[in-house]
Amino acid sequence: MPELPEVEVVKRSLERKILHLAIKKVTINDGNLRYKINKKEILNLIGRKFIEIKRRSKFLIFKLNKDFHMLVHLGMTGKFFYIDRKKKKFKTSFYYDLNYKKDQKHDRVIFYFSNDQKLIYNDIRKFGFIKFVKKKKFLENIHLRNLGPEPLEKKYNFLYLKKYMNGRKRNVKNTLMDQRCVSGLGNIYVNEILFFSGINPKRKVKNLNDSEISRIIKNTKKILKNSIKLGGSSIKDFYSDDGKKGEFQQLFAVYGRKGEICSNTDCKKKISKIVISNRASFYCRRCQK
DNA sequence: AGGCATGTTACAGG
DNA sequence: ACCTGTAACATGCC
Repeated sequence: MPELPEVEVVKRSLERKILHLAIKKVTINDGNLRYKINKKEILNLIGRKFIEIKRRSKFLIFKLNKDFHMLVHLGMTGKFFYIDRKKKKFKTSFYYDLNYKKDQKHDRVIFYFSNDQKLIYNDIRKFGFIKFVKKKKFLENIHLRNLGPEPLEKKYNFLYLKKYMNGRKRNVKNTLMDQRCVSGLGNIYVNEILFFSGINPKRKVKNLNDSEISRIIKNTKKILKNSIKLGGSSIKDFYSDDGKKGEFQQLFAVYGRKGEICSNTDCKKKISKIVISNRASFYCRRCQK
């Protein structure tokens, strides 16, 4: 589920719920995530509090009133459940799985706060991770040191991308998925960006013209911003803050739409699905040249 | 039963 | 040293 917009939505809702609350207890049901959770380090959280939450690419950075940060990546299926004990019902901070009861067995780590709230890290496939990183060594951290610019920042612009793409033999799909080029995009959003930019995913980046590069920049920013505004769209079951079920809307133009008619006016072609580097690519043969 | 899935990274080979 | 593609990780769903 989580690409940049989803992680940003998680960040925004978490910072409204758990900042400045004393951490009372942490239990680990299964610490064998992508990296084994260091129990000693996680016990260091007791009595501390999160003072700020930041996002870099798809990583969440929980800043503590201590000399280290908690670094979290959601992998493919990581999610947080926020639970309000006082109301004796679940209250989710961002999204809520319809099958939560069934999903409960994948609760991996539970953070208990002093006011009887708790935060659950749930991860079906265990590709996510929770790590602790010394503040002084943060920027040189292996996960963060090679990340390219944030797509929504000014540094990610036409000149940057033109220079990056110049002379590279790689195709545009893999290039945009590469976190060193631009950080935070994943398979879903790259499919969408290339559709709206009218570019075939297999095109070599060195052959893209100025207009195409410019379209990639513009559409990336537009699509990501819109998705954040809508509360993260690559999620299946969305519940608003009060736990009411939201309307699920399929917001993608091409992703997952193999065989459906292209949404561009006057184009009657069916959306194709091909595999590029082991990942599904959806595109319109007529509109994406 | 087999194929597929939103992410990252270690590794092999050019 | 750089660039590229592939496999692996764990689990559930169709």
